[in-house]
Amino acid sequence: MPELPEVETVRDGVARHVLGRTVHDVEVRRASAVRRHEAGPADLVARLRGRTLHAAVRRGKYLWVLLDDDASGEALVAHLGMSGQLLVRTGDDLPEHPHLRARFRLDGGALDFVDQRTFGHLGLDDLVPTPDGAPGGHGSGVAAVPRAVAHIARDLLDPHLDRPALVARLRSRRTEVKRALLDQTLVSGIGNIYADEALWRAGLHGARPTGALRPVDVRRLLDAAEEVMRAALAAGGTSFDALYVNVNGASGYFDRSLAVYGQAGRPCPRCGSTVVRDAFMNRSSFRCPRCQPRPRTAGLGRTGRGTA
DNA sequence: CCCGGATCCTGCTGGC
DNA sequence: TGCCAGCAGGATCCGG
Repeated sequence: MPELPEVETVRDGVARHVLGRTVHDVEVRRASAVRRHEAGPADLVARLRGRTLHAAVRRGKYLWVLLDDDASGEALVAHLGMSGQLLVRTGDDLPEHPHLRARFRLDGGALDFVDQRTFGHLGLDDLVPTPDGAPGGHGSGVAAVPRAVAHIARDLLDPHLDRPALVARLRSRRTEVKRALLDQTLVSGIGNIYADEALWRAGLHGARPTGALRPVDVRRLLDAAEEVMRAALAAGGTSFDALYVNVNGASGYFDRSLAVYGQAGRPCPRCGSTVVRDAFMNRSSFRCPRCQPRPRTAGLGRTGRGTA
């Protein structure tokens, strides 16, 4: 469940603890952890040896480390999937996490990629210029992104995000609004948890058709998503100090401050109605039935779907 | 091109 | 007590 706030916490930790250090060796413990690196694990290891970790950058849920200097043109890309973690290890006798997938040996320690459910991955990728000439993500001034990230849209915390264009693009979709929020090629960084929280804050049902939303609704929704992610970042941003990112990437915010996600049967913090769970895309959606009423299905032919 | 559903993976939980 | 179905869910792939 690492979404934007959790990945940003990891990026910040990487930036503060391992930048400037040199990769002496790489141990790939599970080849599938580097499946996105097409030339294979051995190639990744060979090309990373001796490189210096130069900058930590994030866009949406993607994280990458620029190598050597801005001109090297390559980056180590990481996606944490559902359960990925990056753990900073110090010393000679390093602990072995049971789900250790790859270990980057640095001077005086290591950076460990740990991932229980194996949806995360690592790769070494070349950089391609950003179409708008703006920095590729948070943490670097380089106007480029790894090739594997080129199709990922800017996120709501990115100062170079074109919000009016996003509002128009979202409204031009012919889908349900929660689906649109989760589409990383439209706006990145939002996952199932913060999508539900943003929809609750905006008072919108996730099955509302995007094309029928007013611009003011979309702006309110995007503001809500930004606010909830900023709040989560502020609440969870300290965990890396212990050289350990929370289990499953969840921030402290996950436990304490969610209004509806995972709260089925509990009262809505706004109106006291009982939060309900709906099936959605083989997973779950949580909402307040009063603050987020199901859209009417009659009328314009676009229907909300799901359970009653 | 756009949309939506299936699929990948592992470990935990709950029902019988 | 043990087993197994169901669930968690990112991104991607494929069919329509």
